[in-house]
Amino acid sequence: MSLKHAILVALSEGPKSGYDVAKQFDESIGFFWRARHSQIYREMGKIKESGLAVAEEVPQSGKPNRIVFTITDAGRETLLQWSREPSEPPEMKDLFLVQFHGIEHIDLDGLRQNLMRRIETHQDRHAEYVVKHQLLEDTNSLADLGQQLALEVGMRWEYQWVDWCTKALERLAPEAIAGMTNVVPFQKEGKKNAE
Amino acid sequence: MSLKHAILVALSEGPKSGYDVAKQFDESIGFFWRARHSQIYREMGKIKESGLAVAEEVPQSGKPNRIVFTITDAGRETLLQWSREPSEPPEMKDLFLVQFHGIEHIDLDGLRQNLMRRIETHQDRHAEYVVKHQLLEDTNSLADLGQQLALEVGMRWEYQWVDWCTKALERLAPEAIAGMTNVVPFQKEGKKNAE
DNA sequence: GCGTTCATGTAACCTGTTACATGATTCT
DNA sequence: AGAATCATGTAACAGGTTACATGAACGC
Repeated sequence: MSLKHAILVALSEGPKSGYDVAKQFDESIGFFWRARHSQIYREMGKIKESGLAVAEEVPQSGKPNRIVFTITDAGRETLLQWSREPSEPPEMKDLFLVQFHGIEHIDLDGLRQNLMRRIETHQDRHAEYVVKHQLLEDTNSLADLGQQLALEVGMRWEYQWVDWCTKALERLAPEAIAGMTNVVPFQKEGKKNAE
Repeated sequence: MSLKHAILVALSEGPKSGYDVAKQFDESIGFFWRARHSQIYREMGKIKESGLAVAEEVPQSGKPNRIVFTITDAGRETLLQWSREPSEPPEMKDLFLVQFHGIEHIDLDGLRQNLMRRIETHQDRHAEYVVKHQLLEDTNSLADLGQQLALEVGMRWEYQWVDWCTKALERLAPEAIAGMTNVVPFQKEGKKNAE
């Protein structure tokens, strides 16, 4: 439903093959939307069928031919139309936070280890965003401003994670939770009547 | 692959029917993991088959019978095992940010409207988290601390969105982008050789 | 010799959504 | 009278992942 739009954004920058789009999904666009090449080829077929792009085979020697897609006016119109529609913010989906919900029934040390691992991961990702962001500094084009803004969401997100994980580790330190009432809300209530 | 774990967390608190689990997914756990009842019933069937929970039909009059699932020791073990495995942080997936990447090819006013809409949405969501968070204050159990910590991720996330949207609106104001070089990186290059 | 890059795709599978289906009770 | 709640499920579809398949060129 929406991979279509992500691909159209990629094509709006210039004609690209499925392979090119897949590569871009691994780099710039991939920060905010990802897809495997199998899905991209499948979807680009549909885009062609619905006339949002046209395909042209470019012969190559030694390698398989490239099939280059060029966005059509209908495709550009789709993109404009799409940006006028209300876009629902995605909801968080993270099983790690579900573990916190059931914190009494999981391994606390495992949780702490995962917190530490996440601090590293998010620090790394943050650094990546910072690098990309700096490359766009001191420019004066709308295109770069847009990309910068998008990267800033990523930077904020990663920074918040690092900070939260650090504080969660403190609050879940053995000393910190030593005196807590660990109410077990459900235990096998003295054997069911069966047998 | 993972809905299983979310359901097991729900069941670890006590025996529940599919209906109960679905309700909980609309409330507490639903902040971080969602699923429709159709998917939940399907998955709980599998959980039963693999012996992680046992089912017991509880007759009712006037309503369909409840089928109550109770987690087994194997189920609890699965939960513990799971929490010891490394958990990969989910990646951001938001087409709205893809629009920023292709900001030159979309409708700027549409984008601004969406920014304003998001500010409201995220403010509302933030308020929801705050309420739930306050309900857990001044308690001293590990269970409540876990839930509080999870809610804090939500609060941070929503707060950052509000802040970012506000700043993005300023930086994309008509006055702000008036003098920008809007390089169009791709235009139909003077007609292909075909006619 | 071996892995990577280039370049296309298909098939099977798993996950998740939408819609259909039933039927009594309770609230407005 | 009509909607919501309780309570179960199925079927069809859409979206996404994994694995299979091919084959030349290039760097180590």
